[in-house]
This record gives sequence, structure tokens and C-alpha cells, in this order.
Amino acid sequence: MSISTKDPAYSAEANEVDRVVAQRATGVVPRLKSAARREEILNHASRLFLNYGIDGTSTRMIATAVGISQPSLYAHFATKEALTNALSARAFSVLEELIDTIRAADIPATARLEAIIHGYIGFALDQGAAYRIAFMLEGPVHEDEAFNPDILPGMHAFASFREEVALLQSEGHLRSGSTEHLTQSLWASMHGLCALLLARPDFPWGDIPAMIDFHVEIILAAYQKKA
Amino acid sequence: MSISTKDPAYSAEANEVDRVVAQRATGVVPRLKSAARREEILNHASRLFLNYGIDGTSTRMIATAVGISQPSLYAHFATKEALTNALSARAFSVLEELIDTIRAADIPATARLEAIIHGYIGFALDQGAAYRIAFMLEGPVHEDEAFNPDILPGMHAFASFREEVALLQSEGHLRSGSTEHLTQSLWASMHGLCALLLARPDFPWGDIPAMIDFHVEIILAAYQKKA
DNA sequence: ACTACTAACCTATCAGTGATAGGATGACGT
DNA sequence: ACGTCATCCTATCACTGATAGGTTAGTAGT
Repeated sequence: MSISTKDPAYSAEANEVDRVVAQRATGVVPRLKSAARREEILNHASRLFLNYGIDGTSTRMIATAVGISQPSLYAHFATKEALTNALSARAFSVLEELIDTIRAADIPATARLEAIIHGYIGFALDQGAAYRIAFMLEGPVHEDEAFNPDILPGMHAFASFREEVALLQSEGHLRSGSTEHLTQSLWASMHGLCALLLARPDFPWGDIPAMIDFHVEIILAAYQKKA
Repeated sequence: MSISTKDPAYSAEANEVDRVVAQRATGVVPRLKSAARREEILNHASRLFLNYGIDGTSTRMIATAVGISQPSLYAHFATKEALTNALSARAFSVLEELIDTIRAADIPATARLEAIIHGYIGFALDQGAAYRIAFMLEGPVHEDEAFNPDILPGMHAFASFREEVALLQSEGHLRSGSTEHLTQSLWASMHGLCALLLARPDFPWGDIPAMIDFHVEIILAAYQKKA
């Protein structure tokens, strides 16, 4: 079964971008078990999202890259949003693991927090597409809509983070007060940097690594317990 | 000239959402001077963006709300993106004024900074659509693309903010070090809170005003000069 | 008052998008 | 060998942002 090059939606004239850009799979595309095909789709989608953005990547581009038809995607994901959420979930499980590993490590409390913050920021910048999907896309418009944690892959990692904050606070390493406020404020401080860098890569940031270090240093000082 | 109710794209069956939702202008829609029409478009777009999101608002919805045809929008704005940018620019000029007013006010330096921060956050949450457009939408994907401040309405307000930071720093009210790093870090801290609240209104935030106050308090303490 | 010009506005249509309906095909257990 | 069923396809849908090109209404000049 070769690629259908006479698909009317994909004649050479019709959609040059997809043809040139999507690195269409060549040769025979074998049938795959559902799980394997799903992984393949996520891999190609991840690459395309990074190169062309989420909105800039159509389901047809993804399908073409994989070497299957566009409707076939819907055997694995109910909607494009479900696909992006799955992609984000896969990426965030890595962050969750990272945070848990750091939490379990036998290092001083302060270094633990610093490592988590640096890990979070590094992850966000590295996995820009996944991070965008979880925390930056246009979500529900009104605050009274039901919160569904299942569609928020990042929330598991956030839960680990919250536990660590509670622990550090109970051990007296962080300033006292509402743990919720503390967690959310700390989260906001980290997120702000990641979000701006991802949303405005064209801004004249200057020395980005130095700026990140500067920001993290201030965060650490700000939330630690006053002597 | 009445609304063309027999527009094939707008038969009762074809697009119920737009019909019901867009609060179609009723009666005769007079010809308007270009500038007045432009304002009208921005007003309706602003309202629709808040209610249905930016992606959830089509150019047809906007046009229907105004009471003109969809292509007529393009006499005022080259693209939908240009329309959103114009909307954002209009909103941000208000923030810029606010910041400049506070800067000119005869109040202590610390209170000045606090007022600006609260003003910034209040603006972002109040003008969610405009704020999203400026700082949260999927922008250029690669950092090597040219930075064009014209399409970044928020940058003027940001410039005012940067000047204030430089002034406060030179007066010895803020910690020393790179003014760029200081400005960007402070901006990130403010932005993080606004961005999360806007992107995830469905998250169980708890007492949002209290959380905002908590965050601002920490920010103020973190960036002020150490005694 | 007639004409000519121009800005405002329209209908018709385009290619591209996410999504659905329904049929073809190939592997695999019996 | 046969039936079952997951995999995959073509064809098509409604809708989107955008463009082409014609129509109409107001306005300035004679």
C-alpha cells in the first residue's frame, strides 16, 4: 500500500506546504497496532508543533508525515485537542518523574527546591509545545466552568510540586502562611518566565540563561523563611 | 438597506450559533465613516472575544454583530490578526496612561511601584482578551525571527514600566544589578499570575483577591533593596 | 440639477480546516 | 477456507479566513 499521491486534496498544486514541509513518509506504510501507530502520531505531531506551532500544524500535515490518511487520526484521538492533550500528558510525565526524583534525592532542602525550579523551567523551555498545551492555550473562557484535571496533563506534576512546597514549609524552610497561596504564587513566578520566553522568543531578552539564574535566585530568596 | 437575511451563508439552518449568539444588529445599518465603523468593529469584537474567546469568534460573527458583511471587515483590517492587534493596542494605551499617571503622582516610591503592579494585574484580568493578544497568543516559533514592536501593543506600556524600574533603582529603592534582568524578572512575576488566572479560570484557585495580594506582597519584598 | 468620482458595501467564491460517514482491505483465530 | 474485526481509505461536510469584482450611496464640481 503506497501513499495515495492522487488524493484530490493533495495534488501537487493543492497544498504545497504540506507536501514540502511535512516530511511525508515514503514507501510502504505498514499497518501498525493501534498503540504503535498512536506513538508514531504523537512523535510526528511533536516535531511539527515545534517547527510550525500548534495552530500552524494541521491534522493533514500530521497524517501526511505519518503516512496515513487524515481521518485515520481519529481512530486514535477523538479530536485535535485530544491529540494535543495526549502529547502534553506524555511530556509532562517526564517532568513529574524529574520532580519526584529530585524530591527523593538525599540533598539539602534548599538545593531540592532550587533543583525543582530549574528543572521546571528547563522542562518548559525544552518541551515548549507540551507546556503551551497545558498552561498557555486558550482554555475555558468563564471561571464557572467545571475544572477537569484529566484534560490538564500538567496538573499531576503540579501536585508533586505542591506536596514538596507543603513539606518544605512544614520543615520550616519556607515562609509560613497559606500553603495554597504559597504554592500558587511560586508557580506563578516560575510560569511567568517560561510563558514570556515561549510566547515572545523574538523579544530582545539579552542573555537568557543569565536572566533565568537571576530570576530563580530572587524567587528562592523571596519564598524562603526569613531568619 | 436592511440586513441581508437571505445570505446563503446565514440561512437559519446554516449557522445557528452566529445567528443566536452574535447579537446581530437590527434594522437599518447606516453607512459610516471609516473611522467610526472601525471603532464599532473593535467594540463588538472586544465583547465577542470576552464571551467566546478569540479563536471562538469568527470574522462572520463580528461582521454579523456589527451588521455588515464579513468581507467588509477587510476594508478596515488587513487580517483577523491585524484586528486583534488593533484591539489590543487600544486597550493597552489605557494601561500605558495608567502607569504614566501613577509615575507622575506625588506618592512615595514604594507605593508607586505597588500601585503599578496592582494596576498591571488589574488591567490584565479586566482586559483579558487584549492581554492574551499581546502576551499569550502563539507568536513566532523561532527566536531568530525579527522582533517587530509595532505588532506588540503591550510593548509601549512595558517601556514605561521599564523606565520606572530604572528610576526606582537609581534612587536606591530596588536591588542593584542589571536593570534589564530586574525589569524582565519583575515583569515575569507579574505576568505569571495574570497568565495563569486567564489561561485556567477553571482551576480551583480559592480566594483569588487574597492570592493576588499575597503574591504582590512577596514580589515587592523580593525586589526591594535589602537593608 | 446633472454628472463624475469615490468610499462604503455587497454577493459569490476560494482554498484550507477539523470532523464524520461509510466502504475496502488485510491479518488472524477458528 | 471462512468470518470477524481492526485498520485504513475516499468522499464529503460545515465552517473558517481571505479575495475578486460588481453595486450603491453620498458628495463635490460645473
